Amino acid sequence: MLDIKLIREDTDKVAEALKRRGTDFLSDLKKLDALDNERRNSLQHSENLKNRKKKLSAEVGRLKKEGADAESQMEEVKSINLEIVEWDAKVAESEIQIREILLHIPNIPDPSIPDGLDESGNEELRVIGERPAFDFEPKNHVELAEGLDMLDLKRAAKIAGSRFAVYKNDGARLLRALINFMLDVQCDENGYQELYPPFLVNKESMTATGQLPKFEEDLFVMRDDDLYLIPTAEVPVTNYHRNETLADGDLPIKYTAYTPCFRREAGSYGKDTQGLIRQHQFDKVELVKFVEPENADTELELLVADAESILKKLGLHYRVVVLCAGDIGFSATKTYDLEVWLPAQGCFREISSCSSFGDYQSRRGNIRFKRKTGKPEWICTLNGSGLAAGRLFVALLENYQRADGSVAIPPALRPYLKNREVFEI
RNA sequence: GGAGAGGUGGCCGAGCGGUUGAAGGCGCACGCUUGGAAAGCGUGUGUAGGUUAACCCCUACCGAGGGUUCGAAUCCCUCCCUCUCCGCCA
Repeated sequence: MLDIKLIREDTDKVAEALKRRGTDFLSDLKKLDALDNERRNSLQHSENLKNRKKKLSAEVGRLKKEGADAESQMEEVKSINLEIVEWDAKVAESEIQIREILLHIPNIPDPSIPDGLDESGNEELRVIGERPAFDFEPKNHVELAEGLDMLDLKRAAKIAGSRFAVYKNDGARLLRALINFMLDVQCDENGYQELYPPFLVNKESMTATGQLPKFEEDLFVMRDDDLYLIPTAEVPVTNYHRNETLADGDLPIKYTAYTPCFRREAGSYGKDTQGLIRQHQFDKVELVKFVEPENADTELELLVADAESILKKLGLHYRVVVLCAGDIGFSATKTYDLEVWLPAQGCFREISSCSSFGDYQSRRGNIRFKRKTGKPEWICTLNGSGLAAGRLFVALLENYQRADGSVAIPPALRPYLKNREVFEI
């Protein structure tokens, strides 16, 4: 949520900055400004009346104590009350409209990110490692996994529908190993605290991180309980501190969490229908940070490095991309994507998305921090995948495959797989 | 799901329906005292919104939302959460 005061004071500048996303919000901002004026005007009326009311009521108390008559004062308060109700209703109405509009306006893109309206505007920052060389035609992950009896997509479709998977045997074991490996690295080497949060969350949580109210159609919703399946651990973990004021001495706070993620993938019909790339349910180890504003930029770089550390340990070839203003998510101000090389597809594929949100989420969720002296301030939130386990599964199989359909296990992962060196039939 | 108890400031803990934004204590900050420290003494110490150049001032907030009343932390209703007991259950 943007700061109404900022909008009030610099409407044009905010509009200009938002325009980089490819949508013009100027009329919304002007409407906000008008509503805000109305609100403050009504509030003045209401507060003046309340002040008068307070004084009169106190007078009634005094008069009654003395045994004097207070009828006229009581009558005046009664009539004032009617006016107060009217003005308060106007205030409330303005506030509701303001909030409704604010909740639908995305975050302002960071000035440092490139212009562009879609992913073609993204910029490659660095490429790490090298493409593996194959002296045979590399298979895709589905062929490999099914060949090794690791995966059963057919029965998954029977059980739940398309875009679901059953991992089996070494597949299930590998997935489990990847999750444990990533959690261990983030906790033991990168200094994150592990959380295991609820997979269902309420409306307030979804609103704070920005999934609601605008993207309800992307979520799985419980029919009878006003709860939503999380699309990412970002939601429960960021909301861990909703409506709290943290001490600056505790910052930065760094959490990692494994959760499954549930996405309806509405609007992506036909995209990535093969295999594990785009599923309704997938597993992810998430990284979430709460930091002071002046450290947000540095902390984002560190977060990316923490996500990268997994890819490096596994010896995977990848690149880092900074997203352009038109391609960042609704709540984000700056985003780096990590894209891993997939030999069978012959392209880089997103495996992590690391974003800085400024105070956008903390305003929505009322998450603040307090320095030793001074007023509470909005905290800055960051998060990123560290990493998506399903896609990492794909990357490992495709990159470490051998001509006979077996798959080598990189050394870093072997302790999690009984020190085996290869998956084979 | 049923029965009971409870939710007050950073924490503990008072609070007859009428200067209670809220006693008292702890904690914290600053000052005095001291060779230094502790103790002691003094002062201060919530948040949000409005207004202002700023200070002041005004309004709201005692789990949340309604209601009664001239006036509600105090009375009534609904909901949420916590604890105890029962039921159910991996």
